[in-house]
Amino acid sequence: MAARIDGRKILPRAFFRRDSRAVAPALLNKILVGADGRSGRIVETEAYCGAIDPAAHTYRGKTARNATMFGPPGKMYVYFTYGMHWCCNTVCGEEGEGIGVLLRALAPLSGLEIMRAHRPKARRDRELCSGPARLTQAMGISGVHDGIDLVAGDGGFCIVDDGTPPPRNPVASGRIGVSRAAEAPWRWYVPGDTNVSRR
DNA sequence: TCTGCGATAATA
DNA sequence: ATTATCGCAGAC
Repeated sequence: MAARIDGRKILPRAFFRRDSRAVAPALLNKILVGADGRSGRIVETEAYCGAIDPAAHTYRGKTARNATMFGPPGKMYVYFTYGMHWCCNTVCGEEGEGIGVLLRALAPLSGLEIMRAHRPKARRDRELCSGPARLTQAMGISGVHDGIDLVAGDGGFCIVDDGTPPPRNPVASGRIGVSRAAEAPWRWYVPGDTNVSRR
């Protein structure tokens, strides 16, 4: 029996144990849930594909920074970038593959007041979680969360399915902010959603 | 609303 | 030197 919270099913490890290019579109419309009531629907994702992907952190093999990506699927890989931002991924595939999905945008669902307290710069609700570093700020994710288990949910975060299917017509496009393999259409988003980071 | 650019530091 | 970004300033 799958674990549930509030009648919503926590995504099982098998959901993540496959190619990141399959997981990324499947994560659209799932819900990232935090421990303190904050939650948001995932509306934009990007797949990173390890040894075959020059844009992936894991392209050149295991290091201290990317070690979590080489661990079991269903864990959260959190990294620091541009000298000031945190971004979070779900680890995918088999242990040792080094593949995962970057969470790029959420549609805020609950705990908006707490999100606002963490993102005073946001003037509108759609500026709360519309970007990979914005959503970590709003949800309270940082380096201390690197390696937590999203399936066990014991690290304060999990991803649940409330029955909303992924969009029938997800948009695939090139990934944002990458210089190598920029043409690979491994970014997916929910068409028309105002929380997507770029139009 | 759109575009260009500076901040800021770990990684390789 | 580069980077899986954000937010400000200035133009329109």
